[in-house]
Amino acid sequence: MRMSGHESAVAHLRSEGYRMTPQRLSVLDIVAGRPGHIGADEVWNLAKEQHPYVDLATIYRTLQLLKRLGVVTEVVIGNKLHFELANHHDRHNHMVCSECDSVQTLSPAYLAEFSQRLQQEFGFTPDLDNITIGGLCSICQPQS
Amino acid sequence: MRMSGHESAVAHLRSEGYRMTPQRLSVLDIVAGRPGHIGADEVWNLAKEQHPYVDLATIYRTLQLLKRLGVVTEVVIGNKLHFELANHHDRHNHMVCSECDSVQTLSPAYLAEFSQRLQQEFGFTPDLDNITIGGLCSICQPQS
DNA sequence: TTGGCTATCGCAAATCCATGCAATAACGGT
DNA sequence: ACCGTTATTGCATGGATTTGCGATAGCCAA
Repeated sequence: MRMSGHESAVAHLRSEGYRMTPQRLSVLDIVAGRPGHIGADEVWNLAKEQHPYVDLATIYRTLQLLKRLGVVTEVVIGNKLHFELANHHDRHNHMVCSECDSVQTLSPAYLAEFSQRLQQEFGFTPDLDNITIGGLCSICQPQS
Repeated sequence: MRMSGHESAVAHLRSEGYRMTPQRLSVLDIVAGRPGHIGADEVWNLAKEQHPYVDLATIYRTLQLLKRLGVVTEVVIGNKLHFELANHHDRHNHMVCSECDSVQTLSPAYLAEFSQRLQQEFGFTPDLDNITIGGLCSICQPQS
């Protein structure tokens, strides 16, 4: 049996009083089995292979739950939400090009100082793990 | 006649080859006439007072156009989009609490260094004006 | 001022995500 | 192993935003 490291997430859920359902396990497996990020609709399609009757609403609810618990991370690409397993050994943020929707990852170190200042000066705790930076990638820069 | 400073935006539109329509003027007036940010649906309601037949789709398209041109700034609050006139003399970003939807403004100075590094190291130009920071405000911090 | 090119609009439909509710199923206790 | 409580699901519906398309109306040239 291959386990990619999300068993701890299952334990996490249970310890918080949440129930473990086949639907949730399925979503967890799918997101964990994907190296990068995956769209909600894709999760749904894959989940239906295991449980033909799962509803898209359940997928969305599960994804939001996993996000609240810090198990997955949300990435806004274009007008869609994507998700990926939160790997605490390899945290990273994303830079998404608003022109071509390409995605680059970014070390959270770049945001560390910024984050601390918000915390100190405003008592505001930014949700760093789920921050996506929009803008233009090097290729899509407007020509002079 | 009171002019709040968006006449230049009209010129900007025209110079880019866009046409000036009463709908666009209306949206511009409404956003410019509001001190803070305003929701798309609110813009629609106000616009209908002037042009009863404007369609909500037109409002959205206009708002997106104005955003692309840098005339207005987008703020994501809860699950809705809000907009405000881009005041180049008083730029600011927003911190939105994901718990209570409260909004605080933030000097872009906090993002300046961060922005420069992205530019230099990745050639990525973040759209600073439209970055909204999500997180928890001082009041909504989880108790120990 | 008029005419024509085409950007823009209104309308309808589609997309993505969230939510209310009754039926179902997890899981701790017996 | 069975039961009851109640979290979770499926289904239907709703809200927010986007998009396709034929009709309309800016705007520039004549």
